[in-house]
Amino acid sequence: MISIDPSDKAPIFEQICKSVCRDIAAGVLCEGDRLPSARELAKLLQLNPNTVAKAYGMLERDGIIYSVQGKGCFVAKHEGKANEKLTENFRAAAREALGAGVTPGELTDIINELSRK
Amino acid sequence: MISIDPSDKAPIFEQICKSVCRDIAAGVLCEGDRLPSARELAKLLQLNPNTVAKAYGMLERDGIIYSVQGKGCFVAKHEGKANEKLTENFRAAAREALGAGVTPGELTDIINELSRK
Amino acid sequence: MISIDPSDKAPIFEQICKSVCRDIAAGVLCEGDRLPSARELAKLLQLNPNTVAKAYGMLERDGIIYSVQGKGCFVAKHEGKANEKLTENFRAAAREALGAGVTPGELTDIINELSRK
Amino acid sequence: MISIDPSDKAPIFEQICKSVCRDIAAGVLCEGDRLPSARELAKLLQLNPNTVAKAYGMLERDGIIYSVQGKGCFVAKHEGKANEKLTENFRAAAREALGAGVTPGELTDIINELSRK
DNA sequence: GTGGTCTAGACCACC
DNA sequence: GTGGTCTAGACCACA
Repeated sequence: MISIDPSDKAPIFEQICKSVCRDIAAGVLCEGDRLPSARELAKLLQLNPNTVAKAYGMLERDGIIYSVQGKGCFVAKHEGKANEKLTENFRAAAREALGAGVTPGELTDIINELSRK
Repeated sequence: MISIDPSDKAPIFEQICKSVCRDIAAGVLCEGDRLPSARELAKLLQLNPNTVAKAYGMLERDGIIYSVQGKGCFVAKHEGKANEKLTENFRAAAREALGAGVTPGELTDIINELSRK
Repeated sequence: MISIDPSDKAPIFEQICKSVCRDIAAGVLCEGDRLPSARELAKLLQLNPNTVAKAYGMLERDGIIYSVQGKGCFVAKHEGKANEKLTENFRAAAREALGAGVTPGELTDIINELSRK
Repeated sequence: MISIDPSDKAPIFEQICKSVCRDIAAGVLCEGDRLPSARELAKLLQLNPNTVAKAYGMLERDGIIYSVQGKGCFVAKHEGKANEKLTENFRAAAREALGAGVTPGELTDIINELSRK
């Protein structure tokens, strides 16, 4: 399920994080499910294991997954954390725009415009 | 008017661009107003002149300011370009969130929540 | 009585040791009591028998239990050894904190704060 | 000021974190002070730059330092975060021991005993 | 020059 | 087999 777009300029480890969060938010991954091992996923996506490990490490620090030595990584109780992480950048950008004097109406207009396409 | 936050992860040249755009959108800077020279601003903000020059270059490329050899930089007719630049990051973040499966409704909720504070 | 938390970063064999020591210190297990066999416990806790065997081995090495060929493992005369093992990590952490320049007073403050909760 | 003990079995990146925190808590490093660059420190301590970068990354995530692209890493407003990080392991160990039924009195006895040496 | 990211490949403890 | 740590060396954007 996890996929990467090499042409995307976002860091790969972040793409992995987002991808996992998306699957959790969509119900594809549920509490207790085991993620592919770092090595496995790395081979699958043609990446270096360290890159995957970094992504898994961030997800663990955010309490979205937990790792068990010698067994693998598992999705934790979510409590909306995954969804929150998906909108993290958006929140920051919205806050910035509002702080710069853009009105909430203008922002919702942009959302409507984008979602219509 | 132009200010910089060194602990902000955004590149400094971008912070300068945003700062100028904010002033134009807010009416603090009007068509024809002269900006501080790159060297002046650099000394004022304790920056490398190259950084300021890069910011001014981008603003000129975007048609937000224009430079006159030996005289300085001046704000151009705006036609909303400044405002557009301010929402640039927001557009990208919104597009990303929508692409990740977040619904437009959730995004407008976040905006309402943030603008209420 | 013995229980394991898979999301705990401590090695599972150590969790088993601690769990047994806790029961001994609390009086739930007394001198001469028979522990579940390694195979039994492994099936009960969904663990690899080797992991349980490793834990029992350490407990025996520390003189907290003793094994009788073909009969099983039994808790030994304790003499405070179990209690000592429970505070093993604490001693190390305290030593480390003191070595880092934290004052004994600060540490006792933390203990009081934690025990009040 | 920052030093490493290769014979210590704690991860090197953690030793670096602790070392920096110690210096901040002791007032050797103050808000706004620049840390040695990752490459510089790595060469000094005979380490790989990545190891230092990992340590700096953790300190930044914990809000103890902040990094600026192209300039370096600087100590942030501390507000006791550094001290808190120094006692992090101790808190966890104390909580664990208390949870295992050890009395607060026994723990303070251990501290007194250790600090007397 | 700096930090941020990535790859390649190694060792370890744990299961 | 797994994750956690470390080394070596590369590329990039930024200042």
